[in-house]
Amino acid sequence: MPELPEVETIKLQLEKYIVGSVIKKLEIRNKKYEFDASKALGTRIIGIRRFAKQLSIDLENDYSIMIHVKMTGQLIYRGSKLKLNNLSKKVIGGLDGKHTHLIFHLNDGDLYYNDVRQFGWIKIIKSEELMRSSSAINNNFAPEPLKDLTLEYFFNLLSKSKRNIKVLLMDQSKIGGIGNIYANDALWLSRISPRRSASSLSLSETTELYEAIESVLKAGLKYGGASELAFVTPDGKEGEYQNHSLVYGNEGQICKSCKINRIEKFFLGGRGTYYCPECQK
DNA sequence: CTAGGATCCTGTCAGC
DNA sequence: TGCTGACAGGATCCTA
Repeated sequence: MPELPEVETIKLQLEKYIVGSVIKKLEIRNKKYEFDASKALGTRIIGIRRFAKQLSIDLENDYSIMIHVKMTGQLIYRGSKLKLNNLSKKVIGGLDGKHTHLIFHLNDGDLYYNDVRQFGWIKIIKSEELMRSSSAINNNFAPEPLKDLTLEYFFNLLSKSKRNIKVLLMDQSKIGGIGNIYANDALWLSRISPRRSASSLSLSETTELYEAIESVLKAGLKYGGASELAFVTPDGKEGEYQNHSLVYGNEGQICKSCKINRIEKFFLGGRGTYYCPECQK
C-alpha cells in the first residue's frame, strides 16, 4: 500500500522530525531486522531521501540506512519535536508493542519501526552507492513519475511489452513508485482497461495515461497518502486519499464517471483490480 | 519474452 | 462463541 505518495509523505515528516538528530542506540528486537548497527551509532542524520518506494536515512559518516516499509511497515516518531498526540488505531499493538521490531533511539526522540506482516526490510549501505540526485541506485532503480519518467521513455516501454498495462505499471524494475491503488485509479482516469496489452495503447492513450498517473500521484501527495490498510505517517496519523480514490476499493459502487455502471472487481496479476467495464476500453 | 503460482507474515472479516 | 478460509497488496523467486 505505501506507494510513491505515501513514502514521500513519510519522507517529508522524517525531514522535519529527525534530520539533525544523533543516533544514540539501536534497539533491534526482531532478528529479521538486524543490520550492522555499529555503522550508525553516534552519527548525525543529515538527510532523508526517497527512491521510488524506498527511503534512505543519510548519515554524517557516509552511510545510509535504507528502509522499505512494503505493505504494513510504519515509521513513527515521538520526541522533543512531537509530543504525544492521538495515535491512529492502525498502529496495531500500539506505538511500542508486539509489532515493534526496531527502535532508533535519538538524542532528542525515538523512531519506531512497526510492521505487522514483517515484509519490510532495513539495511545499511555506503551512501556513495546511492547516486546523488537521480532516482537510480546502482542503475537498478527505474525512472519515477513526477521525477525522471519521460513520456518518450514511457511510450517506448509500453510499445515493447505485451503484458497487461496494469501489471506493467506496477513493475518496479520498469517504473518506480506505482502500486495497486494508483495503478487502478490512473487507468480509470485515462479510461483504459487494465486488461489491455501495453503495446496496444496508441500514442494519445499513452499520453493520457502518463498524465493520469501524474494526476493521481499528485492527489495522493495532496491528501498525505492512502490509509486504506496500514499506512500511517511518522506523527501517527492517517492519510486521506482513501476518501478520494477514483475507483480503487469501490467494488459495487456507481462509477463516478458514467454514473450508471457499477465498478467491478477481478484479479489481474494476483492483485485486486477495480474498473468500470463501460468507461474503460 | 510472458503468465502464473508460491512465498514472506498476521490481522480482519465473512460464513457457518 | 469459535473455527476456517479468503483476502489484503510489495517484491522476489521459481516453474512452465
